[in-house]
Amino acid sequence: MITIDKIEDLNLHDSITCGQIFRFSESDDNSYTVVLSDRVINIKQDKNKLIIKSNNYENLENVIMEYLDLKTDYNKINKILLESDNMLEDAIKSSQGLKMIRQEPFEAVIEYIISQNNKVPSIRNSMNLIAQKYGEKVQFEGEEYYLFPTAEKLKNVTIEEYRQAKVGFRDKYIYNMVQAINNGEIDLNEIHNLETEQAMQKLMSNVGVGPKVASCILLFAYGRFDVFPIDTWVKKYMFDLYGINSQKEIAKIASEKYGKYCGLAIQYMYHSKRNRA
DNA sequence: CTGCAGGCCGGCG
DNA sequence: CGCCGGCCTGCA
Repeated sequence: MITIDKIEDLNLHDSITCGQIFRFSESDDNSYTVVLSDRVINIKQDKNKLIIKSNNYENLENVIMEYLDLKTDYNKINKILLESDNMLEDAIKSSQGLKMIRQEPFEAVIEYIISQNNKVPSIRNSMNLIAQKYGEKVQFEGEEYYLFPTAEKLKNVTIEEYRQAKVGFRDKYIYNMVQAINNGEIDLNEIHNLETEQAMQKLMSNVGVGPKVASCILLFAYGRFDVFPIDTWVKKYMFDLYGINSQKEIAKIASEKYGKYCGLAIQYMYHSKRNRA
């Protein structure tokens, strides 16, 4: 067990459960267990302190700081957002302590491909089926967990086998993406070095990755706060706030008002809308 | 049973 | 180009 002190402005519960990540479990003691790329981690928040257990303590504090994005000054960004649009005040208030969790890129890619025209329980189910079948099994606190497999581990998986993981018509999209990564057409490490627009195009070069999926990947796995994934909830929010509903108008307002932090702005909208709906 | 979900593709006008 | 029907699957 390790602890991290002086945690300011974190709402662990909201950050874990807000809908960004799909594979986590909540325990009776209000702790959360997540599977990161190479380990299982149990996190519990006690006010300004985090209590953390894992099957692998190597560099764990740093892993958590990165994962929960605790090095970023959200209050500073919130102030900037509020100055450019005071209509965001409620959304920001109701999202106090909400962090953008830094997901593992490959897992995020598959996750958001599966998410299209789908429901959260189904997405979670498919992700778990893929992990159980192709991922490494890890024992932690008497339970079994499965790491999400790498693209390398999936290189011989067929379209039909993806279909068995209940991904439906998205089977070929996943297959294509895994092939593209393994043969070097798409390099997920290289995405870090690309401008946002180039990165979008690179991800969208794979069939089955459109603007929504690509921007979710960039926002949630690469911490690009300058992308703006427009989904059902955000549409509702923007309609209620500004009376607009077309994709174009929403994107226009977002980039004008929120600029390089528009991704965080939508996360707040999403969170406030989803919590009240 | 029909409808639809955290989009995207492909075909058509 | 923009529009729109259809899509795996599971659940109301």
